[in-house]
Amino acid sequence: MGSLSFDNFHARKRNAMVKLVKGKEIAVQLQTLLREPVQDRGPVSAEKLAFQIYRSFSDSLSELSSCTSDQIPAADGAASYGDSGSKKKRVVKDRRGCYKRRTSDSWEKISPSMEDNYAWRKYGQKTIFGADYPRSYFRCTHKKEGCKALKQVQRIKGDEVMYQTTYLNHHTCNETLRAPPLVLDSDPIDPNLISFQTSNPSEQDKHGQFCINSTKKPLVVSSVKREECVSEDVSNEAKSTLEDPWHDITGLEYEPVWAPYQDEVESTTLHGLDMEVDQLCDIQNFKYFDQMY
DNA sequence: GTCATTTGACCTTG
DNA sequence: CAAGGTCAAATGAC
Repeated sequence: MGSLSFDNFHARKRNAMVKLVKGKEIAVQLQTLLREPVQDRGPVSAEKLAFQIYRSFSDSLSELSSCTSDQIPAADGAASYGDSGSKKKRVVKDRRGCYKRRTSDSWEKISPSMEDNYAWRKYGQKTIFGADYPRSYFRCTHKKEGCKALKQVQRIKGDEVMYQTTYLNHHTCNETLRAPPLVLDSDPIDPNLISFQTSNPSEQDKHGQFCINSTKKPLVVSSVKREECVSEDVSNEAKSTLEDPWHDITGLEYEPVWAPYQDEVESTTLHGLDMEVDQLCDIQNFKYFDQMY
């Protein structure tokens, strides 16, 4: 099994930090841009800057993700199987029990429902040490077609029924829309919003959030009031899908129109982002696993 | 008969 | 060796 060298790890960490700092600088540009009147924006668009921020974060996250993925055994597993001669005789073809721990291509969500509009087949359940409830293991129903998507669902201890779902691998089947490619510490109420948290939770509800339009464009940036994410001609049915946190990133037909509220951009908006980037510099606490597109 | 779920064994990782 | 991820036979539902 390959392990990451100390130097290599720190090189990647340094690269990630450089990219995060770059993203921070672009965010400042975006902040400046959004403060200017619309007609004075010049050749640089807010969307372009937002996309650069997105790319910067994406690249840095990839760097960090690769720090752990190097420790993952090769997909064919042949090498790791053949090395331990002291154990029982094994047939390389037999992959029973072979597993990968959390890969670079995984992400989590917490929601009151296990449903996510994909067809899953349960293949195991396990009692987890220290947990009140067993963990269930699911794979995509279309595994035969080569879809490698997996998920683990565990009920969280507490008064309310909440489930922590860990997804591994993206769907390659055509079952429905793809699972969300990007989930930072997402808003459990509306995961389309990536919160660059402000210190004021109530403020966070209204400002300083990136809106991911998952259906077509990868990213639309604006300061958005949540309630304004619904355009006027949206049906009640479509509105109800927005109220379901995961519906529109997993199987939504309706494509929401995100209404920008430039006038509402305040210093807290990107100040919150500043804080988050600073926090990200503490990579040890960086809770993120997904390999983004 | 087909497909999904359950469950204990098997296996890897740390 | 403990914990956790996966497999596959047994079982159930339709």
